Amino acid sequence: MEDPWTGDAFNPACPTRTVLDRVGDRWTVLIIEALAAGPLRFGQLRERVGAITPKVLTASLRSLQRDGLIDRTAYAEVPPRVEYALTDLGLSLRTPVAALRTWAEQNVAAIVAHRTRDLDEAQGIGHV
Amino acid sequence: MEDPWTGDAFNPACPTRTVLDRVGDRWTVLIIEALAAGPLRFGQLRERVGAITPKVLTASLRSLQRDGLIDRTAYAEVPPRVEYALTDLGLSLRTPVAALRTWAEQNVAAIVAHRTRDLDEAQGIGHV
DNA sequence: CGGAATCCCGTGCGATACTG
DNA sequence: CAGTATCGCACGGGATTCCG
Repeated sequence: MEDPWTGDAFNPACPTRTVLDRVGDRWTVLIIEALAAGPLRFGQLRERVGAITPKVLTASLRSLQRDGLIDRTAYAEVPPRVEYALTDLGLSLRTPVAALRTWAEQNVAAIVAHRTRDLDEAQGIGHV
Repeated sequence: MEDPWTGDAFNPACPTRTVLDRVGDRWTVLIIEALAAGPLRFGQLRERVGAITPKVLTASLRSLQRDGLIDRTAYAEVPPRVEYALTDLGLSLRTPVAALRTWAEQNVAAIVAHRTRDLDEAQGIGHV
């Protein structure tokens, strides 16, 4: 139990896949990256992530919390204030997730170009 | 055009998000990792990835091909032989994706434990 | 062997509106 | 401010069957 058991992503029965699915969630990367710089409030998070509805943001945060990646702290004030912060586990996710985002940002042009080219070919452009 | 333009994942209008979605696909990580060691045939890929139906594997491969991450080579033989290999772009994805898989495999235990604990609390276990 | 075709279902996600 | 409540739907993905 205490010896850090390691999963196998290629084993269909291994829950490692569910962990990959979690990272694969549409908002996980953005939320982790947003919180990487420090705790944020709900509204701040909403602005930073951009184009996410409150419902979905709430659901994503609950899910991340459930997996132990973030902590939620509610302050009994008026008006209400709630802060979200990465846990140690969440902090450990910053590195791989940042690498992923960097890769995405650097290669988005190439990928979009490829998609467009394929579309053009499908439409017959280039060999008329 | 030729200066490597960099995206911004936090900009909702930036296609970088679609790139993140691609990596977030349930099978992308496994397929990239499987091909990281070298080209594989359809059937081999199926075995290696595990528990993926032909239809979904085909769809995933087409999608990856469309984004320029893998190449498909069909040999006109009997029986048919088709090989899939990473492109240069796909090769560049190995590093971040490997980091992600490693993280998932190393932290799956902690995450599952967290999920279970929350479930238990929801059922009242631990404070009866 | 490497798919394609068809049927089908859960659910992630979005839009809108309301509340403690 | 920080959510909840409802509605709705596209669609990713699975099971099954058949084809060149």
